Amino acid sequence: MDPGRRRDYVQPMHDVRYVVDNLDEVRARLARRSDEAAKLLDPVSDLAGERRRLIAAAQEKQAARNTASKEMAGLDKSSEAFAQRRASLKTLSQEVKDIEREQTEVQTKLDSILATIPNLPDPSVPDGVSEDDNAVVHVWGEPKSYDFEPKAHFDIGPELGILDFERAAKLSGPRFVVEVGMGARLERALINFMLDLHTKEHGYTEVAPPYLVKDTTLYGTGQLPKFEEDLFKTRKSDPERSYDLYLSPTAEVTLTNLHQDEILDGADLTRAYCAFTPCFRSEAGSHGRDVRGMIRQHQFNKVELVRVCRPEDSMDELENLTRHAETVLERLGLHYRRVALCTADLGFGAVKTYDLEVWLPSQEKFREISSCSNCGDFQARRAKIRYRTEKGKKPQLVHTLNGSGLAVGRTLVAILEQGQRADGSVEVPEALRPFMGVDVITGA
RNA sequence: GGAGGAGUGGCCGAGUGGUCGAAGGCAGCGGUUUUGAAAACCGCCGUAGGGGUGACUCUACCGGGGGUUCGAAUCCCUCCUCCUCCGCCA
Repeated sequence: MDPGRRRDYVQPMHDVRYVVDNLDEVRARLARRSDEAAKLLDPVSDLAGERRRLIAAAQEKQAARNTASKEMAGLDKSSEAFAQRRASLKTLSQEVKDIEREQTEVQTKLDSILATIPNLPDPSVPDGVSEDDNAVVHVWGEPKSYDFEPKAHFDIGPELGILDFERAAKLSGPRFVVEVGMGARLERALINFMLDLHTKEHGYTEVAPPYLVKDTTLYGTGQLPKFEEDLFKTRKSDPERSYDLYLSPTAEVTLTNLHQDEILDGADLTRAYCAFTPCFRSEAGSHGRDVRGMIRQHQFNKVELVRVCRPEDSMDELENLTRHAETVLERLGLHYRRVALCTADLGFGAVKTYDLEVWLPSQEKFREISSCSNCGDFQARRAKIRYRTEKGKKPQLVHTLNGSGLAVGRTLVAILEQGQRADGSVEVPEALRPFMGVDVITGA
């Protein structure tokens, strides 16, 4: 944790007062995720009461101390009265400190509990116990029919000489890929195509953020403290440095935290940012899943979309953002569907999430290529991102949204698989041809 | 890597132990004046957390954390960030 920036080591993800005042409602909403999530609430009410009691007690003592201290300022320092006063105040001062210490302890305990409680699902999120309960919202396009057995990208790519998994393993181990020739160009074409679309047509501001981030930044968006095992942590080159740097797992982290600790002008909302970055994930818990090919890599490129808006706009903004991501797939002519994640599959910080899933003919399955979430005020509370409509009015927490627009590697996979032809070549989607310079990929 | 300097409210900036939540200025808001505008003058103008139905009131916060003290923006420790000079480097 970075002690230079944050006041508290663990930021609560929920508004204590709201949780305590609406305990039953909050519990019911959490129970839609799981019983375990709802159980986390049990100690909250008592701790909140204790906290309140201690605050009142501390303030009373503090007020008394302050009054007495002010009187001392007017006394003759060498006088007998001064010495007596000082002695009696010493006791009072100690009492204040004791209560303050107790208060800090309770506050810390309360905050760390609140930090582990996931966000409350929106009423429109379907109930469910597993990803099988996700609801298909719509399907775009149709699966192409092939007069041959469609191959997987991890066969198509190496046969064309544009993807090289063996040499990647030599260099970096499993879950990496080397793209060669037209493969590398396809990657770059996709990045440019996506960035152009979002900046020129969808109004996003392009950002090129750092790829290494401090732990505090990861707290802001909720990757820490719960998901440390998913991250690559760097070693300190400078032993003097007190904080750790992590490889960013997604540009959501940097884009959302851009306005950490700021009060934005309400007139500037909604803010829309997009960024192309590599993303790094340890995939610690996914042994044996998607081991072949580039579906699940330690390093992959992604164009990320982030929107920062007023609370009343966030549900509309989720539709906007999701449409922006879908537009990429549609321009590329890729068959996909949109699903609304059910309560069981919803991410930790999300109020509501749509996944976009692209069709992979080799697997005859839809695979996730984008995840678009409304995080409500969850991240804003941690990262202290607020806005003000009018001068003098109280600042309010913004709502934050993020989504992939899209995961570049998986898009490349989809193009190879959906565009493959009997002779092993791959048709380049029309929208991409200006960026590629060719209509068909026939080799590296 | 070596040597120094600095961080105060939206911005600038004063303040080295008590009456300082903090002078002064700029920006902003309201008002007086004016045919209108400008100028001038007057007032307002940080965030968070308690208590109260409420008018209101209390507490905390001068980069973060900790310490010294009856009392800290001010003294000490530590971390963060920024700047200057030298060296190295894409």
